[in-house]
Amino acid sequence: MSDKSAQKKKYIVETARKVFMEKGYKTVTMKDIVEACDISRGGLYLYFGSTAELFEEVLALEQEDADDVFEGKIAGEATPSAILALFLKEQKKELLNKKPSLGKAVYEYFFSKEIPAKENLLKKQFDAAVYVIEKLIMAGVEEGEFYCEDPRGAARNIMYVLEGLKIASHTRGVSEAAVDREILYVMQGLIGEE
Amino acid sequence: MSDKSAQKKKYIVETARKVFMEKGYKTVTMKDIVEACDISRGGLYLYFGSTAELFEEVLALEQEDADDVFEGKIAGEATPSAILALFLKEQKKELLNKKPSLGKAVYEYFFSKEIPAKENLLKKQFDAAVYVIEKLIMAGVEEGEFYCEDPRGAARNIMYVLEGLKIASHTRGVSEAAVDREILYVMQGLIGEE
Amino acid sequence: MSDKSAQKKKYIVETARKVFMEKGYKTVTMKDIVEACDISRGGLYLYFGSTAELFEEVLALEQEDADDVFEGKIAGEATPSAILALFLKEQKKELLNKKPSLGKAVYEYFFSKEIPAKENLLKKQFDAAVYVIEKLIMAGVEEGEFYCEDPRGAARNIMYVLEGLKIASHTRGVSEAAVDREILYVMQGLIGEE
Amino acid sequence: MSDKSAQKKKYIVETARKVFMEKGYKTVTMKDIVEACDISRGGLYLYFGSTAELFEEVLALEQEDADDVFEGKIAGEATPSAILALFLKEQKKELLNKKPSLGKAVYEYFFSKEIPAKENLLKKQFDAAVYVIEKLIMAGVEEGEFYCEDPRGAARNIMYVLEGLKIASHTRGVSEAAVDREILYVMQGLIGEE
DNA sequence: CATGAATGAGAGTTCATTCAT
DNA sequence: GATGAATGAACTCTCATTCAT
Repeated sequence: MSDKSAQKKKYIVETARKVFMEKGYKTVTMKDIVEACDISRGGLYLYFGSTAELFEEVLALEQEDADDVFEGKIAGEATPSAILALFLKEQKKELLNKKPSLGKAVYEYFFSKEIPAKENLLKKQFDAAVYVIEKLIMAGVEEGEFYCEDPRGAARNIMYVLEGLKIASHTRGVSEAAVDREILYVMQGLIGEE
Repeated sequence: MSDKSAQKKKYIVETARKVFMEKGYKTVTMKDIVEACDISRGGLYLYFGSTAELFEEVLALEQEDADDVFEGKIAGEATPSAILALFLKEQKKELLNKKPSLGKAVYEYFFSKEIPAKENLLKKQFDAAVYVIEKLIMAGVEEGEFYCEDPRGAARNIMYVLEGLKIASHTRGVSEAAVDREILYVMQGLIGEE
Repeated sequence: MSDKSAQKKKYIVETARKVFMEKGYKTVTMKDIVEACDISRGGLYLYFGSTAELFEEVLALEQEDADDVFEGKIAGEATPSAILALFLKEQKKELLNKKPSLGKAVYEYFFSKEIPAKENLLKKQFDAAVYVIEKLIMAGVEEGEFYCEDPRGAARNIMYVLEGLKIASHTRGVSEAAVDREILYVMQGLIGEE
Repeated sequence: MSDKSAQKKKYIVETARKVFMEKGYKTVTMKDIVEACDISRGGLYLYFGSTAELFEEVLALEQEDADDVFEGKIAGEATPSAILALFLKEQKKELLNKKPSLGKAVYEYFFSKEIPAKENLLKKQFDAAVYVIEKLIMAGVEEGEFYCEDPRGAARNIMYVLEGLKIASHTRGVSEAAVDREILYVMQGLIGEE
């Protein structure tokens, strides 16, 4: 019944995901997971040997879901600037914790790791996003929406600012106005230089 | 003996600071502090009730020292662009872990706190830096070194990028080239738009 | 299917035997057996309720095999002293762990048992060996190879020395020279008193 | 108060000693010790990190006590044969479990160790006893009590027989008669060959 | 008969925190 | 004030054993 087994594993990962979203990474214990899943201690260890292992699985699942997020947007026939604006709006939502997210847990996890795995999810996601944004900007330039001499640099700048905002939101809180202000500044850099 | 007491307290905070720089925040135990300070368990509790309390004191001490860092630079007769470049160079050093810093511990601390203190050090430092950079940019514009329509926006952009880079460095590592690239991009935004 | 059942039981016992030879008795878990046999947990419990039960079966199998070992030697036409020497040589081999054996596991098992079974394998084997050696010595005396006034006492002495050596080998290690020395001493007691 | 500390440590070792005498080595848990000593879990770990560590301390204490056992006998003006007889009588007492002993635990401990420490207590004690017995035999020969061409060999033979008997007693039980028989055999070897 | 997921008791270990001296 | 031994709660992890399929 490898099927049932896989199902249970998935159930644990999904339940754990919620726990991580609530409590972050560091403070979560195997007991927390066990209780959330309503299974036995030993039962959990059957599938995962530690919270780290479990969290990595949560992360992997996250990545799968994340991959097609962008696709959906690009698929439509919206203009590059509209797509970028949409992307930024969504980032804003997460930033302001309007939708629960693993954000905090992810940072805690990568902070706790002495040797970050080579194939670092955070890096991958960052680079992927930079790539997409760069393409978006280039497309925007072509269509006359944007003006930009260094699309890659601009894309990176956007992503670093977003990362900074994310951290700010987790460590001190940011107002919606503050986020808007940064997004606006960044967008003006692309549009406004006539 | 409030005097002796204060001295001991200071000694503990300074020793703890080193421990936090080495080990971060989360993994540091009271035992670690006790051993590093070579005092008794009970003795430590006389002054600090938890690592959190202790870390907050470390932070407070940090803040005092930090306040005058900028002053020194501004005092000189260097041009605004030179001062800014200097500031960025120093940030770069810390980013690349060329000098030991509390950076990681600070983030860990603010991540672990459920309710970040209102009077948040991180925010204060950030805002202070933004303010100084803004002034610097304005001075630079006046002197014709910079071109910038929104000095505050630019200052904030710089700081968010730096924060993003800092996080990147702690969670996945950043190359010197990557840091240089971002700094260059940011500086070009101020200089290059002829 | 009592036949198939018996076959499987035998398979388990034989596989377990190897495990016990490798790991001793105390540290072997049901999981170890299950994995070595590549059967299911429940499957194992169908046949054996514990490692103790299983080990007892291994021991029983051992005994069957052991019984005819001596026979083979006696059957030949070698002189008593040659047979005895051969026996001692083989014991030496086992002592020095030149051939894998259950030795350690057997001791561990009998140490762990609160109430050693009355029909104790160790005792049986010991007594049987004493008996054969006694006969050997008597035959040797008759043929003028040995001189011995108390063949049974000598036989027992030999066996206790061997047991002592075995223990020494498991608990602290013995050199080949040390074993040779003891064997020589014992043989000289039989031969050398001119 | 390193004094009080040392006292408590001694108390724990002595209490643990009793536990080991009762239960052997392998089955003893830290909890057993904690309960026997009526101290807290953490309190025990303050002194010993594992049952192994604790047992080693018990062993060390044992050794100290053991060292002077022989001295007492030798000091008197008894004849060598009388001293040897006394020694054997005491061994017999322990063998027959007439006095509680660590014997079983010691064997279990050395069986459980993968790599017996170089400075092996068992070996030391064995060698020390061999040495004393050898001297005893030599003295006996000089005084005309014993006849022996290889005192060291004889001493070793005696010790291996004793070890064999000890094991027999722990793994299958030995009768008093059986022990007497072996002792007699060994003594006759020293006396009877005229 | 056979499977293997699930259970839960229990061993080991660490740490913040207290308190008699 | 200062000490450091002592406490006990909390966590991790492993295993023998059971039971629905």
